[in-house]
Amino acid sequence: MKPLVNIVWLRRDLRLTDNAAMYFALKSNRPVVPIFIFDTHILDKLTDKTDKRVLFIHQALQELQLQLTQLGSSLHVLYTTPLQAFEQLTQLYSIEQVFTNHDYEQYGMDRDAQIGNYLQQQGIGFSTYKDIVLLEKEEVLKDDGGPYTVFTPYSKKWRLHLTNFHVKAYPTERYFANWHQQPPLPIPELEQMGFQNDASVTFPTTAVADTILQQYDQQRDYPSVNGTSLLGIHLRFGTISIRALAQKAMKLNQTFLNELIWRDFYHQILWHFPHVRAGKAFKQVYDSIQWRNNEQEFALWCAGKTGYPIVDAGMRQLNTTGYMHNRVRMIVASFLTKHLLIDWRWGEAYFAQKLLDFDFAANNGGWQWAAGCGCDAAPYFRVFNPTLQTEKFDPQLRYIRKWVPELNSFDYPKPMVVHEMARKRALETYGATLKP
DNA sequence: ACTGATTTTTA
DNA sequence: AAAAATCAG
Repeated sequence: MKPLVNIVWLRRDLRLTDNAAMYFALKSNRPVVPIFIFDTHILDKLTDKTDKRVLFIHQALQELQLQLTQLGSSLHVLYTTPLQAFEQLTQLYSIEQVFTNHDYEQYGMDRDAQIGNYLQQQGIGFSTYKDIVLLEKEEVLKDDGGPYTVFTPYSKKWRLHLTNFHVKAYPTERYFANWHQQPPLPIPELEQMGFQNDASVTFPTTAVADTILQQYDQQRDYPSVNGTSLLGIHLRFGTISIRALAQKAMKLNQTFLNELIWRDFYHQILWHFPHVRAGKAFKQVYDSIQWRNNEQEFALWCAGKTGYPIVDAGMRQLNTTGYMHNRVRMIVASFLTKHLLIDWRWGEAYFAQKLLDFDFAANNGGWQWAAGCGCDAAPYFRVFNPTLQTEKFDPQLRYIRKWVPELNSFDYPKPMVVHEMARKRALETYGATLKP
């Protein structure tokens, strides 16, 4: 006899506390089986078999398994496509309902539509919840009912709309007795899935010092200072709750809260604008720009060998750590799209491959902002001057020297393009498409 | 027992 | 924020 259960399907919410879908699953009248699917559609596309993000997920799952074991339950981890995973699960359990949290990316939405369909055919319910953002979809709209495309008015309305209740934790613990009781099931090994384990890798912790957040607004722009939260990866995989973090932000620093609002902003852009989800420029005329797309130049940019120290420092930080300071992300993005006239999607894809904290909404939003084609983007004729950016944000060259130690030696390359020439060329090329 | 105000709970 | 529960008169 198959056990009668409900399922909570974990994806970007790898925690047991303050989890919306989990809360509603546990409150339901059936024992709850928590599942995670190592989705071969996603894993097969990762060319780097030492990808640290898979390692991070694996570690997070082991932590969950530990906690669930203590509660007499077990995480059920599958390594297959989502559809096949649910076909397997329906063989093992008699499922009444599947609970999961919203995904706003194109692949995630397609996947959820497919799974929702399949479950419906099987007579199984499929309920989804807001969990990974604070305010979503139609919760923040202009007075005329349309979505905001400019951040500042969005953020004002957002702040008006948000209440303490929106940042209150879902008390999942209250219902922990409702976990389906069974002995621990094994989690597939990384090697089984074609990935390498590396015990020496460490990730930023979820604990962020209050002082970092308190001083965030004064320190965030200086890449040589430890002034950022480094919580991106935890927000990516839900190993911290956005609500818990927002509570801290509200108390400690309004500028940091603004960063969380940016995150909601870009997620609601994805929701309202399918062409952005699908990889098009928000302002679609920009898709007619004649990019130069020189592959050798792209390779120099990727490798951090452009001859512009601040750009090279950023790219090397990314390549060695999987992280780049946000101020520098803007500089390298401007350099790629304006100085080199390479399609912003190339840069977007490179970041997607390298950033541990990669999030489609924020990454896409950031790149479109830099390229000028995004909602609320910098105007196209604004070209960051790497030298001035360095004077402003790394005047002592502390960040640059850390990542480009050969700065003053003969080994360091000459600038691959002259700034003034590249600037003029960018203005002409962008102008050819955009000038009325 | 009823009403409006206040407090608590809610998803 | 809104609904539900509790309280004062």
